[in-house]
Amino acid sequence: MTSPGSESPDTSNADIRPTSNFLRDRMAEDVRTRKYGDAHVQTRFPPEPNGYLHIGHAKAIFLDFGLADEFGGKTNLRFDDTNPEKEEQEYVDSIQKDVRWLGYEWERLCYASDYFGQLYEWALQLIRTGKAYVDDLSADEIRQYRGSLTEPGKESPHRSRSVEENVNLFQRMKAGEFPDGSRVLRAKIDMASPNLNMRDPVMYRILHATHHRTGDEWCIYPMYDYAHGQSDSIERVTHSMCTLEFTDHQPLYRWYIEQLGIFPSQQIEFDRLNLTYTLLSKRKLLQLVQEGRVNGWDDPRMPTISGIRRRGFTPEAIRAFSASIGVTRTNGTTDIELLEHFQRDDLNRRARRAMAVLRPLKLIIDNYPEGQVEHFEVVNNPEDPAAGTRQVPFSREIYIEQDDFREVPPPKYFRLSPGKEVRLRAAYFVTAQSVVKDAAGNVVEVHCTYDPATRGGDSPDGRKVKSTIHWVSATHALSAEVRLYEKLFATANPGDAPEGGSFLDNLNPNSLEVLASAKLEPSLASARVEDRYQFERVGYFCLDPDSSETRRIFNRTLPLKDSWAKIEKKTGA
RNA sequence: UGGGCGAUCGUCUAAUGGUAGGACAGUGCCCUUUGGAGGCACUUGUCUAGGUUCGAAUCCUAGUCGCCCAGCCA
Repeated sequence: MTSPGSESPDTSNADIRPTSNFLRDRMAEDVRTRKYGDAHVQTRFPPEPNGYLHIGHAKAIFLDFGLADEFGGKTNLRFDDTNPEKEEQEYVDSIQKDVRWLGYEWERLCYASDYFGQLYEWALQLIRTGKAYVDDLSADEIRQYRGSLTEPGKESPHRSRSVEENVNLFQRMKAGEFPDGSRVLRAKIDMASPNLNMRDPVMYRILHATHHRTGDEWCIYPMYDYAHGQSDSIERVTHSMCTLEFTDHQPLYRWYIEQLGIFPSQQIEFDRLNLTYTLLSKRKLLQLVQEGRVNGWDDPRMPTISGIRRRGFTPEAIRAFSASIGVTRTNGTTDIELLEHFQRDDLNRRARRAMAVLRPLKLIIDNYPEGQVEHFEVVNNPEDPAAGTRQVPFSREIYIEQDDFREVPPPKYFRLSPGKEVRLRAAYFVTAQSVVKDAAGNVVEVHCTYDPATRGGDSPDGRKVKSTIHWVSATHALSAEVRLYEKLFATANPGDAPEGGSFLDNLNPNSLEVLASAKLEPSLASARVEDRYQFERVGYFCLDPDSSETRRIFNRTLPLKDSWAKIEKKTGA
């Protein structure tokens, strides 16, 4: 017998290399042509600490860390913390925890805010070479001057200030002499460019805000475009992967690096992950948390890493999924069932089995001796003999699943019904004899007889039963709360708001069902948080961190595939 | 209506001028001490129209459709 709750060793990760993709091809080519000379491949994962990581980030992490590793390179974790108004230490901490949980360790922990000094010096350099200027236009005016998609912009009246005046003004911006929004530093590029990003983009804005790391040291903060490429360059990033919506920013990314004459990091874009029935927008996820639509960032229904971790998903499955979806430049939506498939596949191989009855129905074995207890040896994981066996107590009164008994069985229903014989998993064959009903006519108790010759679940005469059901001995049963999760959203594309509504209207009202009185086999007493189990015939479950000595709570990660449910649905049984 | 990016089974993805393949989903059968898992089989695809070529998903031309961009967000 192995120790309770321990999972079988991970065997799922050996073959997660996808066949081919353009990112790998690109890196291989750069290595082959020695594009960066003797420099090793360097990547970075650059989250903004303004929310929790989600499954979409897992794909980026897999690519940033995985690809670098394939080429013997390194990966930094870099916080893109250039906007103090939205960023918090809580997010910095959760992101590190999540990256590690996914199975990755960074070479260096970096912050864009580490480079504020250097970025400031470079801004001065651009001013001195006539490539940047301080603009006094308001945000509204800047927008108006920018033109539109089809019309060129107009140059700001402040565009031709002298270098001296620009230096002076910029230094005073930094010194805190001006209020928020009164001035910005802009790059002097081309107000007529068809690429809006090149129409004199803002480099610095004035923000008298306390930064989670630099405190009140700065009151001017660099914009993403001005900070990101240079941060890459400072870290000698060779391959800076980002999502498709940044494609239009690439000319600007290169422009800054070229004007400054610094290490030529290169940006490469790939497709963001989209999943059916899932929202992967930090803004909307934050809204769900703030409005209390879910119970925090780690609510097991959330697509956040912390949410699916609590739900019982494993890093191995997430990595296998990430590998399988591939990477391209086409915008698509991956079926959530694919993620679930990889999770079931992983858990099927590794999770210990146990018997648990979610909606108990008392089954009394009339011809079984009162007071007698037997212990049956049950395999812990039929997929992994090394997982060993355990002893499960059996007695005259047991609980079975309400679903496993029908007084009038529909066609193709093979479970217990009056006069029908089934196998109690690893125990005996039993035949239902009679039922006891309450005043409302509900079956509250089923009486049956057992065949002592079928001990262990085999019939010496070779007779077959159509079905095996699970059970828990009533006197030995542990009580537990079980939380059943369904999809958080009822529609495949939750971002599509209905007419006159919002994405919140797509929320699934039945995404959480709490079962207060489930019955568990006694071995589950030793379950620890993040242990994963398959409750036989029911699904995959794990202990929720809210559990205590007196209150046991299990989360359903995923139900097992259920072919009876399909038949039932089709025949309307 | 400017610019950028893209288009292969229902979905995701391979094929890098030479047999359109895989996975998920679906369907049927087999097997089963989990109606789980597993096994077998089946169905469905190169956006359109021209062209180059012995040969085109791949190259060319023209169209069509989709996504992204007008934050002092990232």
